[in-house]
Amino acid sequence: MPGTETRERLQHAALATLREDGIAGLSARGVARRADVNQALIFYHYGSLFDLLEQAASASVADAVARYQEQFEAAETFSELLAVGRRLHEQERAAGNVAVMAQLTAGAHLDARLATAAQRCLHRWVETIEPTVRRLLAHTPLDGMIDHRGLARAVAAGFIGVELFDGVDADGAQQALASLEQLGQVLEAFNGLGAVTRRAIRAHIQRRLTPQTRPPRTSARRKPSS
Amino acid sequence: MPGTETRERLQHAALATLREDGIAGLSARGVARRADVNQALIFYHYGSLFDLLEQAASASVADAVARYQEQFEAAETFSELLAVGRRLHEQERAAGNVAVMAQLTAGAHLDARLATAAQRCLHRWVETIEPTVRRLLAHTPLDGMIDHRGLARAVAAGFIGVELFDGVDADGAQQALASLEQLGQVLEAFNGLGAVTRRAIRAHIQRRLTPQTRPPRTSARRKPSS
DNA sequence: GTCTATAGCTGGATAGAC
DNA sequence: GTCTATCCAGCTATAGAC
Repeated sequence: MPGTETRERLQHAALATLREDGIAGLSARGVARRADVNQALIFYHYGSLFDLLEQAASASVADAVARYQEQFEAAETFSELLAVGRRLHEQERAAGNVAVMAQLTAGAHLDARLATAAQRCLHRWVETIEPTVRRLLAHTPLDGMIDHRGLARAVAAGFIGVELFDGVDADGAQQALASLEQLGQVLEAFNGLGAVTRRAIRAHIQRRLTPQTRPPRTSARRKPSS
Repeated sequence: MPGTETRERLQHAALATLREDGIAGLSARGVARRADVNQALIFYHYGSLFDLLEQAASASVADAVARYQEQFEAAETFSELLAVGRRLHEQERAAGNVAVMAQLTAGAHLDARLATAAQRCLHRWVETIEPTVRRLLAHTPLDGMIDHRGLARAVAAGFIGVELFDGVDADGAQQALASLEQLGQVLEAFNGLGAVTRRAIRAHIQRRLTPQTRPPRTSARRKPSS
């Protein structure tokens, strides 16, 4: 199938540009130059720059998620989850997928296609993380007290935040990850407590937890496509 | 002092544009139109669009931090810190300061001035949060086990991540915050345990904590100003 | 599928009148 | 300090030859 290599080059270059220059530095000419491909081919193959980006991001996140799925599933403790997170943060920074997602979310305000691309990426990560978080919580005295769906989203949001933080203050980001790792080890340590102590803690916590009632959220704000 | 109102209008419009259209949708013409000010005045008063943005962001974050300082200092538990965080997230979303910071960090890859602006904003937030986190940790069995400086940065990164997440999936962001609140209540609950139990837990955790040794981080990557 | 060429536009930034 | 007018670089997108 001819043209496949061109498409691959373009997708690769689009993500690389997004990564290095950010959404604000993205342009069809720049991407084409980087891919060493004629600029008009972006529009021939994808129709528009943002459509190229959307497809590139989808393919890339699918790939990354597939590579990490196994590691997430293998995580048995919060420390291990955070270790996977750290590996993800450090290795995928080279591939740059988290940065891509961060830039997509940042650009989501501008264009509906970017918004859907960002949404798809986020959702893929969340649904990868979610079963792991649920499983880990189940092994913990916290089981049933913390909404695993929310926590999975918090973890994903955390990855994005740390990624952007890292772009601005790499040492600070490392400190942040290190402290989370400490926190994870603490949570993990509870699993080593005796059954009696655990039950006591559980009962105590449950007595103090106030029920969660949250007002519904008005969402919906987005501009039409350009 | 004449020209002051023009500057204020421009700063306000610059942040509003950043918030609503993102860094990728920012332009001098757009900002000027929004401020109802002649476009050339941006360059007369600030030299460049990014310089305007830098000053606007600095002024704005200083203002926001000042308003929240008190609430952070008043927080006595992790639940309260998270409640402050939620207020911050929801109220400052109206003012839009977190979004501004997120967009600045996203644009930091492109221009050195944006990078320093983002850095300054982040640093202001971190140094506001840090004493609170330290104080809260001190009231907890976790005292001394978790690096408060890292945790403060993790919290700041979390705010940014949730903000971006919110722009893409508002309900998911709410779930994330809710689960963190649950987690905070759990941590808080430990403070209600008897002194003996707490000491036992502390000893147990400390026995299981592995010492933190982290490889140094190679940072440094940034493009020169345009 | 790939190329050149170019239309048509928007952007940052400046010169110079007031 | 503020305005108009303008230069020119860079952009998306298309038309049409190969």
